[in-house]
Amino acid sequence: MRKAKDKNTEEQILSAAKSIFQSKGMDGARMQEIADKAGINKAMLHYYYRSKQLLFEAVFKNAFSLLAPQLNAILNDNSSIEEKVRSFTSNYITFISKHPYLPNFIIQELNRNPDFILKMKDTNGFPNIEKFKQQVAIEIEKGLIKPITAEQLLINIMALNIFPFVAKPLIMAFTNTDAMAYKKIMDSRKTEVADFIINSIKNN
Amino acid sequence: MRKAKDKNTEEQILSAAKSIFQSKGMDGARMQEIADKAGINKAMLHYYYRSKQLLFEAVFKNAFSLLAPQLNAILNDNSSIEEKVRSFTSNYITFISKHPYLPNFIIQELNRNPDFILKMKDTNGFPNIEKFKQQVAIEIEKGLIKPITAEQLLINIMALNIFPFVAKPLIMAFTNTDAMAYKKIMDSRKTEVADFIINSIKNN
DNA sequence: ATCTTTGTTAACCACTTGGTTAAACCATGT
DNA sequence: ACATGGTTTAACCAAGTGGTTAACAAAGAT
Repeated sequence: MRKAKDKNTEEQILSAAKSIFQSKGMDGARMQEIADKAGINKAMLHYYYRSKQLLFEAVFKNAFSLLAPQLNAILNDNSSIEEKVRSFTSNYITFISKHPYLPNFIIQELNRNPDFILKMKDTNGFPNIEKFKQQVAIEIEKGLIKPITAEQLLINIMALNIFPFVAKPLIMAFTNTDAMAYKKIMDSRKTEVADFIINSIKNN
Repeated sequence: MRKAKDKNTEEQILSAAKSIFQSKGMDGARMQEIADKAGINKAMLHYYYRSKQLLFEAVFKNAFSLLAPQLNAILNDNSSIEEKVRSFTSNYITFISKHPYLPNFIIQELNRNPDFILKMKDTNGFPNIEKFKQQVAIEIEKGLIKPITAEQLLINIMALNIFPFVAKPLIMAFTNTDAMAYKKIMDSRKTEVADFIINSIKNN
């Protein structure tokens, strides 16, 4: 019974910490607030995670490990670039709609402390562009797509998919859309973004 | 002599506050640190700006007023969409390269407090999509560009231009580029992004 | 010259922060 | 029954936090 209890509180802490850290960031989050949300004493946070920094890192790594596989799908999968762009765009937008705080959290905290990503780079499963670079070179040589560097293409794909979540309040204000209209726009993007990209790079 | 002195300290405060707020955000910034950077007593911050919140708002509005004209160039200018895309892309990337913290700061703080933009919306010069909507409709009708909603096009333009600055640490890690290589990539984008967009939407 | 207004400072304040501690709790093995 | 060991708690702590105050300095007005 004890073991179950341990796991339970530890998970409850992590879950509460996720929620608080991801919405308020490292600096805005308060240990007391996390403890309250987890329904436990503040001392327990330190008992299980020793410090705010370590608790934060646990949350960050957890969040990052959710995002990484999404990107690896476009970097390391064996299908054609067109297929990958279509599936990634659809999958990613669907996925993030369920975890709306995720991209912003990672980007914000990475900007706060850019060195932090170096720790991540060692972990296996960290997205790497090398294979994608080869694929882009091959498809260009075959005449399937127009010349573009893999880096630029990756940036464009990421930008078109991720940015609308990150800049949601800004875009909503500029386009005069409410939450529901914005949701519809994002839904359209599941296919429109892929068309936009492929239109641009594909040879006819 | 006094008047000059006043202006001087008030500006020094704002300048120091800009630097601290834009790099650390509202939550991460400390009034003492701002005072130190301005080379004055902490009480002066309150003398001129009353509270951290008001000082922050002064910085935010100042930052936003730098960004807004850039966007109005693409929303309200009279040239064709193609021309606007080309000039905006080049201008924006050049501009932000000189103010690298700006987009991130605005996006981060707007996500922290989405209601904040409502205050901005009233100020004149706030970017509005209406005129751009008409232009897109007209150019589609004339057969100059392929069908796309103005909202989606604006999101795409913003995404491709702004995202690379916001997600810089992330992209650098994925693409294995150092600061100098990244600068070169961004430089290429001044024309490449425009080509990418126009390739996608233009009728041939 | 003196009074008034504005700018500036050091010292201070109440409160919050992350973190610690010592004691209590409780399921378990003996 | 009792010792054991990890779990949980309330109380506590030093170091900040944003913000205030009262006295002082400097310049303009009278």
